[in-house]
Amino acid sequence: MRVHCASCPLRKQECFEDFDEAEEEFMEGFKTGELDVDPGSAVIMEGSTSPHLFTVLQGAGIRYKTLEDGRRQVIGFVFPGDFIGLQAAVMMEMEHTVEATTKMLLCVFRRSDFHRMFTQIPARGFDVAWLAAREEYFLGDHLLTVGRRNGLERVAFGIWAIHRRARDVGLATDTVMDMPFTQQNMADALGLSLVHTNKTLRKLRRENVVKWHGRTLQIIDPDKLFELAKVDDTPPRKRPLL
Amino acid sequence: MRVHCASCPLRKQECFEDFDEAEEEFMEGFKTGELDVDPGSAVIMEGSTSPHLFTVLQGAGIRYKTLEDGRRQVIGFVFPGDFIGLQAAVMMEMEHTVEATTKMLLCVFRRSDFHRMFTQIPARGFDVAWLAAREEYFLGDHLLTVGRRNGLERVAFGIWAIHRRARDVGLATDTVMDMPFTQQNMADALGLSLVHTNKTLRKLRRENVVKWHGRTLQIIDPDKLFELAKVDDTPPRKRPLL
DNA sequence: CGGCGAGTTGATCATAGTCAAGATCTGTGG
DNA sequence: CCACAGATCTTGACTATGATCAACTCGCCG
Repeated sequence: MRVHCASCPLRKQECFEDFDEAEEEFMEGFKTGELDVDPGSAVIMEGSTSPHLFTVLQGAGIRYKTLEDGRRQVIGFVFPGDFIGLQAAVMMEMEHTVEATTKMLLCVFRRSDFHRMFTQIPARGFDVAWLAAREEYFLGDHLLTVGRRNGLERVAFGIWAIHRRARDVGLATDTVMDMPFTQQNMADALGLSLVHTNKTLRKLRRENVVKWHGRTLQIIDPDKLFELAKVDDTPPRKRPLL
Repeated sequence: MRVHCASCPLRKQECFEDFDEAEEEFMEGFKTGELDVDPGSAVIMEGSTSPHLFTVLQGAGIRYKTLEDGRRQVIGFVFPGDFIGLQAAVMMEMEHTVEATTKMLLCVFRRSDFHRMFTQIPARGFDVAWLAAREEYFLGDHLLTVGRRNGLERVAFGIWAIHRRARDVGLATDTVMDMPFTQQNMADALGLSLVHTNKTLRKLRRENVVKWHGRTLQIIDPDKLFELAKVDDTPPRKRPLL
């Protein structure tokens, strides 16, 4: 979690960086409030020029794009600490929709103050670049998966990716997590049909790799999962100290 | 083109922003030189912790990732004005390789000065965020294509995307361009096999949509192309004035 | 109890991958 | 100027992965 407001829960719970006084003051003015979003509703929509930017305090969601004929591609998962609205902040409009898949709590910022943030508290500007670079990394991995991995590898990768992100924010142990997405979400993320995704999950279940029933995901055999997904489970690089 | 050095050709040729004196001075110190890269060689590699960052002055290239077994996914195209090395600058290492597909001329910066740039000339820090958001946009579109478009749509999209980028930096007219990539590059970008890409191009050729022979790409019927690619050819949003 | 969203499974079909062979183009050295 | 080698492009035949269609189950909330 990098961009946040002084009074956000996350700051107290999870953030170990200390803001100096000027930063604290700026962020307090930058923040305009908090927002509850119900599962299934959109936080920010493709094509919109929202006057607000958000930071996720609680809950999870998906980023997606759609074609006119309804085909949908989930381009990323949203977890606590993520920043929503960079494109709106920096260009004129969002190029994708963000939708909550569970109840979410967001910290709301004024878009109009975004640019001032870079000049007044440049260290937070750097944090935005950090978040953007991480997002670019996720997207690259995701693209490799959808472009070059087969069905089984994709599903294994998808589960690995979600579990890793959840674990990084303390929402999963090494073996279990509360899965905030549906199989349809997963299929839309992996570029597979729902049916094929389901059949592939059955395979993983029968071979005792993972079990996913309802909202509960259990990683039975992590090594097998990494092997199938063709990833190494190296810890994500943290922000470098400067 | 947003991040550049005071003495770069591009600054004189194409850039209409004016740097103030402090920025000019900083960028001069930030820049360490220029670099020529031959087609086929890597600018920066996956896993590397390069001490250098780059801005593209001339030429084109690809960003790609590979699986251990050799499957390759091109995640993006690199054109003049692009920034190379954000991930190296902000995290510890690059998550993809950048390779030149034509002769390239790069402007070289010191990675160690990158963070100071945000504090000393914050407006350039904002530019980095702008570039990152644009890259995120390209990646999202690309992911939608690979995940949800069929072969014909993908090839049409690929041609449209490359042509648009080339046109934006003055390397293409509305109807022709010098194609800096091979069909293999295109296939790797679209998540298709070379053979299928080639057969699909034949179809586009026979239906008089585009002709691509050797290094020459000709857009014969732009409207048909947009229709097949399922894109609207709206101009890319420019950086907003602040 | 009834209805709806999510999940499950089998049967059939089609898109794109793989394999194989040959054509063309390009640069290099004799 | 020509010959050769390697890369790129082209095309056909066959195969396989994953899409589509259809039906049914399950769990949950009113």
